[in-house]
Amino acid sequence: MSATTLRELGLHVTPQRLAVLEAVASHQHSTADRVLELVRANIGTISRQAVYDSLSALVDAGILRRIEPAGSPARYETRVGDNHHHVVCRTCGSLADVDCAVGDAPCLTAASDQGFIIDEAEVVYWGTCPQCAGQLQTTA
Amino acid sequence: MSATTLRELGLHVTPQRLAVLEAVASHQHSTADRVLELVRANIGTISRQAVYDSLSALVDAGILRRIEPAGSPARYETRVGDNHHHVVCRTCGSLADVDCAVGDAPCLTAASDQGFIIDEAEVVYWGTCPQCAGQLQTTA
DNA sequence: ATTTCAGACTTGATTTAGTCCAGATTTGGA
DNA sequence: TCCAAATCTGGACTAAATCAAGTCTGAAAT
Repeated sequence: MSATTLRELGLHVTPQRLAVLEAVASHQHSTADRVLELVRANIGTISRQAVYDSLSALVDAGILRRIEPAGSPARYETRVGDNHHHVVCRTCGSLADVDCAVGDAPCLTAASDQGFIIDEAEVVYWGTCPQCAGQLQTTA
Repeated sequence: MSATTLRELGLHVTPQRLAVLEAVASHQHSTADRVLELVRANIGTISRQAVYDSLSALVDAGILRRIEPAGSPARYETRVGDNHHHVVCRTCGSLADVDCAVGDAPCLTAASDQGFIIDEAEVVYWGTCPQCAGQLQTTA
């Protein structure tokens, strides 16, 4: 499936790209560095540059989504096209998916858009993950 | 007002901090680098580190808000406590304020919160600013 | 007015995340 | 098969921010 998908999008099919795709698919929300590790563990060798190039190509092609929460390096995920959002733990930085609260286009219409033509509304929820919340209680 | 505010919050009142505060107040959405320039133009000399220190102290004290849109260095603004959001232009990176679409707490309740304790919902609208939209039309 | 010291500031090195570059290699379609 | 375009490699480089160690200063207490 993956190889075919790449070819249909006019992208050359390379072992590196397939491995990058595989790494993100099996480890959602990975950073570029994590993908580098995963791919090396998988196919033995790949350059950092190739990882960045592959990730950008796949993001541009719409196969991957790049998310960049404040205070964290960019992360990548395969779930695209469904406009879901994310929760970030303030304590440990962990990240989880969250479905849209209101139908499938929450808050997409701003009250006053300042004349901007808006094409996407990105929502990031900030809080504390279950694990960190538990630890806070026990230490308190 | 500013000096008093700082003192009330238990922060030392220093010329650097006052100048940083002034710079952000008069130039909303500035980056740390821009603040550095502005303050130097104003009081003559300040270290980069002092700018970062002051900005963090003021953010921690709740006087400033830090926003970090993807692909941009951190920006600072004085408008705090009203939970407004931002529009970012994909073309030129310019940033504008946007009031909440739905009352004063849009999308704050996620559909499935994954067990996270959510304390803030941050919304970033992406699109094209009036200027860039105009230029695209003329060039097309 | 002086003393005192935690907090603030300075300089300079370091880290992190990511990009740029130039040359070698590989890919897919004619 | 063959070639131009696309991709990969390794290293140098940049931007943004942080760390470290020493010096200075605001403001509370004498």
